[in-house]
Amino acid sequence: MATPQDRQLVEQWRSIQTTYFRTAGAIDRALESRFNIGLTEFEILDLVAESEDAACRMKQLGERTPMTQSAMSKVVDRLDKAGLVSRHSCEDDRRSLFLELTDAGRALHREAAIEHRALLKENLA
Amino acid sequence: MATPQDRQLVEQWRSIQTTYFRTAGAIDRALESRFNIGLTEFEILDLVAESEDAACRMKQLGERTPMTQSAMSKVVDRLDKAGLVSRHSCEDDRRSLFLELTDAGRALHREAAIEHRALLKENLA
DNA sequence: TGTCATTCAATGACGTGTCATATAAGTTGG
DNA sequence: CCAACTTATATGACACGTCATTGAATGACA
Repeated sequence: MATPQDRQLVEQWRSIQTTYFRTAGAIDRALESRFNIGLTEFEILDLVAESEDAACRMKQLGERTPMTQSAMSKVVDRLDKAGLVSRHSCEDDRRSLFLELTDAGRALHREAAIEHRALLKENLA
Repeated sequence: MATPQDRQLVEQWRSIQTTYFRTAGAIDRALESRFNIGLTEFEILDLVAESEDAACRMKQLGERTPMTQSAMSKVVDRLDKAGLVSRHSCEDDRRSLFLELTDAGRALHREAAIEHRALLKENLA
């Protein structure tokens, strides 16, 4: 039934959950109030900022986050409407989309990343 | 700007996210398909099962999970409607609620816990 | 080339979480 | 004992994520 190993697994799991929710919540609230974007939006910005060179990225980005394809699509839509990224269709495969930070997006990312890293440091100690 | 320490923090964070989503997703799908309850429902069942003695537990349970009070209330509502727990109002403080597993709840929890522990083991290795 | 399958992204219906608030019960100070 | 405050839970509006599906482009191959 409830072996000691089971208990230890459950403890470990709850600890992950706690860390995850505490950290995600803190970052989300901070970004929301200071920059009007949520954590998921920032995470996409961050991925785009990291890969300012590759092409046709929408798909590849999806592979680097636990987000669903559908979730990605909606987040990118919000970022686009907020004027932080722009979508360009790929020359060689017109199904794919190529993402780029706008100047506003780049500026916001620069600021927000500082906050983001600081809160990670504070919460993952 | 992006110090090595920053990068390491971000890596660590993404790793937590990945583990969290992979594990939660696996458990949620399994419980959903085999027992018709989601992960959050199970987690409340699990907490109630653990504390089969204390009184007025709704509040205390809230302190042992990152869930919001409002979320708790709704999850418990679903569990109640599904006939897995029952709510009894407290004699000494009629604002508080006292939760109890029903027989069905206890039986389901017993089965589901096995699945839950197995998936934790598989994912948190 | 014409069909059939596959891949990329977007969308609508839906469930569940959050915030703000409501309701009800308890507490405290005059 | 009554106002004002606090605490425990429930609820409604709303935001966001998921699943299933669609539309469009590509690929594979007879």
